[in-house]
Amino acid sequence: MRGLRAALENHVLARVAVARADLRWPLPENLAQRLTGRRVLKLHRRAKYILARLSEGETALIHLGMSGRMVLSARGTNTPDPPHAHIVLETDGDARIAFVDPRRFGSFDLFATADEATHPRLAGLGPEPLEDAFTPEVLSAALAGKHTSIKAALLDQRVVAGLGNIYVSEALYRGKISPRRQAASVAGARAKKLVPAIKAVLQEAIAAGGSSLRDHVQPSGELGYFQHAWRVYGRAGEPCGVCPGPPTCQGIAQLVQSGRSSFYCPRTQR
DNA sequence: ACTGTTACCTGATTGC
DNA sequence: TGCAATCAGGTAACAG
Repeated sequence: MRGLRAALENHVLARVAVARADLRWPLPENLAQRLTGRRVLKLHRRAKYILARLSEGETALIHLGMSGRMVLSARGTNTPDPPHAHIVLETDGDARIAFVDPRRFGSFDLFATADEATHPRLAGLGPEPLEDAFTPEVLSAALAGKHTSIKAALLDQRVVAGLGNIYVSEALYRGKISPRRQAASVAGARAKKLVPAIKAVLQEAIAAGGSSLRDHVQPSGELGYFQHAWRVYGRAGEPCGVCPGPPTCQGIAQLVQSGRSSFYCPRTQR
């Protein structure tokens, strides 16, 4: 979202090409026509959604899914769009923005800005983790009574909005909490530790330009560099960096919870 | 109502 | 080298 601001904010969408009828969901009817000529007033983010406030009272709601990315280039250059460029926006500011998403788990919706509070994708979302209102008390209240693991609970966007599989592992490592721990037991001192751990992981990741797996990149083409800062994710068997190593600690463990890999240090995370 | 599993899709990597 | 199996940043729909 930050990488798109300069190209989009206060620019008019001069030309829009939509290459197919659906991504994760059917695309809005006549999407290209409805976007063409609109001015992008402001870009926002809510959870993992990019919201583009448009003129004439509508908002575009964009999710990149697992494999989605925005590819920025200058309009008029003859560089072809990459494969799977499903939606291509060109602005009056000479920018070309391609929504590229091989797996098509992403989405693009257009709705009346006035309906934002009731949009089905947005209505149930939990608090933004980087806002001051996300406190240990708020988190433990959301976790109270949950009969599931803290790992699954933190992935639940109704508990806290915007954490994904990588950052949950990283935050639990920093908070010294096992991903297997019952969610409801993360309260008091544990919640007091976990909330700052979540905030720190996200802030550092944003500052580093995000996590790039394989070829995932910033709109500018720069790679996100946070993957170099992963302390546990993808590091099964490696020493955690805190423990003395064998025989005291066997290093970072991997387990599968609700179909997703968790990485953690069984010795320091309880 | 709540929880865990499956399904949606392509492409890169791993293992035989 | 080639081919098949496995796995991947998410989340909605489904089953129990």
